[in-house]
Amino acid sequence: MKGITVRSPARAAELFHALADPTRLEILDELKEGECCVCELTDRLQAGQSRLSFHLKVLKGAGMIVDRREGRWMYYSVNAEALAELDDLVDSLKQAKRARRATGCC
Amino acid sequence: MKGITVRSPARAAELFHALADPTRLEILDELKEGECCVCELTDRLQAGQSRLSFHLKVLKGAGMIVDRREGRWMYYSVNAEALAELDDLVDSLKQAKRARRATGCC
DNA sequence: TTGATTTATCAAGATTCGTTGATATATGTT
DNA sequence: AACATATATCAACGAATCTTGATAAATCAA
Repeated sequence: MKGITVRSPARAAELFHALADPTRLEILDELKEGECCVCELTDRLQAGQSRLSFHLKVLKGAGMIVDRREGRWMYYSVNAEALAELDDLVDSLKQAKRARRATGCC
Repeated sequence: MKGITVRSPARAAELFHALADPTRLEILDELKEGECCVCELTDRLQAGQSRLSFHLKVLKGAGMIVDRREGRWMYYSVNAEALAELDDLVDSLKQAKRARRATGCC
């Protein structure tokens, strides 16, 4: 039974990178309460519009969120699949340790 | 019952940032098998010594790993507390959504 | 069509990040 | 002491990131 391994460090890094910014975490914190448009986020997070747009693009690029247009509004929401992926990733890091070979290193 | 919130986006970002690099994920993948010294990592990851040192410092700075000196070797290992913290963080992102107010946005 | 609104994109600049090679520090060996 | 080994730190550089303000694109209203 081989240990779980981070399948693709590059993909994992992309996902974690999307989470590695305070503004983006605040966005996700809002979105987890439900779908939300940009103008609403602008209000709640006190952030400039182009700044939000930039971070939303990063989150979307990593697959953390999805969007939907309705008239002139764009609604963003958390992508449940990405959350599952994240879970797997963290699980793979928590993998129970097995004993190392007895001999010391080098 | 209020929703769980990412307590400190700055701290969360620091933790996720530590994970947002392929080299660092590979290091963690090795360390989760047990304590390991730098020279061993150098071999296994085919990475230059100063490069590894840099990434180990980032991981340690974020509290993801701990170190222990033994003679001239430094042994690194995963910090279980950080893994728990990570778990909480991901849980807070997965928080069940509650209904948004009925009215559309803006 | 003209004008307003919402969001995305772009350009510029400041900051942070990651890599490399050289050097410093600590420890152990002879 | 002199030397070897393991690791950390530093300086320099290019690359990536984030912010801001300006402009473009899309949609809707009059």
